Amino acid sequence: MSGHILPPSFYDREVVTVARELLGMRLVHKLDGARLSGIITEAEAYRGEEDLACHARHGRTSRTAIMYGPPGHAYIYFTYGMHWMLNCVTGPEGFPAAVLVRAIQPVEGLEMIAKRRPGVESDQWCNGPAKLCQALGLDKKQNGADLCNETGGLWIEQGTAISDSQVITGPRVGISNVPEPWRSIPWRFRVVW
DNA sequence: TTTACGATCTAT
DNA sequence: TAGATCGTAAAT
Repeated sequence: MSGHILPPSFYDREVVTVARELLGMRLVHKLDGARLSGIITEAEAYRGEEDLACHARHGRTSRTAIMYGPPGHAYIYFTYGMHWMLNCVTGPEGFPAAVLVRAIQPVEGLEMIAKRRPGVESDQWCNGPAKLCQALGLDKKQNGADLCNETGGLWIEQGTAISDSQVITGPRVGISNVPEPWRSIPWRFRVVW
């Protein structure tokens, strides 16, 4: 049983638009035959080589090549010596842009998620980009996975629509060493319940 | 090859 | 408020 998987055309748009519309969608990771999933509640847009907060600011490298590829793929990278982050590559192909998925609200596979986040309260399981990767079991193995079908074990399904009145926008997080206007541009989208 | 530094989280 | 801990990319 699965919902409607978002098609490539969903991702083949402006990265800021995709970041906003990803709110309310359902992120699914198939692990050991089980569905681990959650509703996306927070996302940020990273857009092009000019965006000095974007990893592609230094041009195309082996690490960032995925962001230059076709939309609808996962860009998962490692940072701070211990954390994985999940991004969704957006279009058009050849232009480096991606949406960082910063938080989800767990829906399926809660027992498995609980085991992955020992000693942590349920409302803290996935309320951070590295936390949700740990909770869902995402790491280098899913880097480059096609999000538009189930073969990669990772995809995003149609969810519930989130109205503008439920969305807060603001500057992106964790980029305090980045110069303006990138540091303050409101490319962060968050759902308030 | 070496160094510096992260799109973070957790414990102190 | 600092420590964990290592891949990446710039500097040497």
